[in-house]
Amino acid sequence: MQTLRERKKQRTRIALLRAALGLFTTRGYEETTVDDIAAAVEVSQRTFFRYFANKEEAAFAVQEMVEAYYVAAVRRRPPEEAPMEALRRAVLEGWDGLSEVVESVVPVELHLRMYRQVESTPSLLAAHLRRSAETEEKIARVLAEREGLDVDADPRPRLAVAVFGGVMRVTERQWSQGDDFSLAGIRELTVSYLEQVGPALTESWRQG
Amino acid sequence: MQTLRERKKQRTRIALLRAALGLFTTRGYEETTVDDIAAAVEVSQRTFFRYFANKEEAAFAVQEMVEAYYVAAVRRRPPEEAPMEALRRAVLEGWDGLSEVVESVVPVELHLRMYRQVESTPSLLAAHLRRSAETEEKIARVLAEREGLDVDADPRPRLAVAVFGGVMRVTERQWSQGDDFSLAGIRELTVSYLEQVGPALTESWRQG
DNA sequence: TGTCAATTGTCAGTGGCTGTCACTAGCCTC
DNA sequence: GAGGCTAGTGACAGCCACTGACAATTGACA
Repeated sequence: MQTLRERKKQRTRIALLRAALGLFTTRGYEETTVDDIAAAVEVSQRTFFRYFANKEEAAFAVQEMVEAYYVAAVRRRPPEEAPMEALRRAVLEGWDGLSEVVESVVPVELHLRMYRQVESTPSLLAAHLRRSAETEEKIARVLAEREGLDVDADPRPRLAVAVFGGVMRVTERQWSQGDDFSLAGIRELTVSYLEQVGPALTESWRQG
Repeated sequence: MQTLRERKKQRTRIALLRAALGLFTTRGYEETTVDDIAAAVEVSQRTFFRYFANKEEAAFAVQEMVEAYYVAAVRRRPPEEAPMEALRRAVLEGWDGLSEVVESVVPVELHLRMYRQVESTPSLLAAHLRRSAETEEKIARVLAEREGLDVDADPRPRLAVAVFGGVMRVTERQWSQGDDFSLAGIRELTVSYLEQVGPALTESWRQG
């Protein structure tokens, strides 16, 4: 980030991002046109599309950073940890480091509000799920490497990641529909649900 | 299906569906315009949108039937079966009854080809994942009812379904990327992966 | 300071999708 | 079986996401 040009670009990008997330979370995603976002930052619509391939990409730019952080966290986990435990700890690291990662671009609170917007907007939810699937693929590869396996020959890394991802999805969804919108709230829910998966799969649900 | 009007409508709908799936699987989803589909059936574009809310809906109309069949199969499972076992058997019933369900509208082979098209088309994959999430919600409610639980108070039904769904997604994906495109192929893969989840989560992956 | 390259704006066009309105063809009643 | 009713359709206009092309501008750097 040296030259004036580069600084200017960075500023435009962040301004577009902030304007986009701000409008998405207040007015709604579908109700916000790309023209609205561009106008808010006083650039042309064409310029918006030079920074983001599409409207959706702007919505997930921050999430992108968070996911990269999470994948890196998995990669950093000590190799003696069992796969599921590594995923568990990495996710918690993710929640703990979220503020730091996000705050450099937008206020955490805005990002958390965006999270809920995603859950309540069908097209965004669809995009989110596809992106999650991509992230899961990356993580499966990391796990496979840790364990010295070939992802394409052994289904276990992908299976484990998919199962874990399923739990995370339920967590996100329940959090976004509850009334505790804090970072601590979703962290707690993560811990709680991960504890309950095992029993939920093996033990009877009746007469607790 | 009595009056001439109704029969005509049904025929138009199926013609649109067949034309759509045909074009999607040969030319590709993004490469097929709604105008193309309408032209193939010799109706106006506006008419297409009177039968399907959007292009995506045409792509998933058959899948919709299959999923409804699957949900019904879960509902039919005897209540003494453990939740995961009920899901397992219902899915297998689903594969077994697929031909019958699908063939009334389009050839099974076309539907299976569409399945693969979905996996390789980002926008379709996203839509598919969101639709799967909706189906999982329905199934979680069925399971909860079976077990006499409140879905919103007890996370276990949703967790179990999400875990199971995760495995199914890996199955679909691997099947669509392999070279056995038969119905038997995906059925076998389903059985195989479901057998491997348990061990994958609990046992060590190292030194066989 | 002048040249070059990166960045941006403008314009025109495509495709998905919607509202409106007029028209036609099947349906139903008398 | 003639005529009115209405579902289904086509034609048209318009919005929005997105793209390609080209011209104008502005920072970089000799």
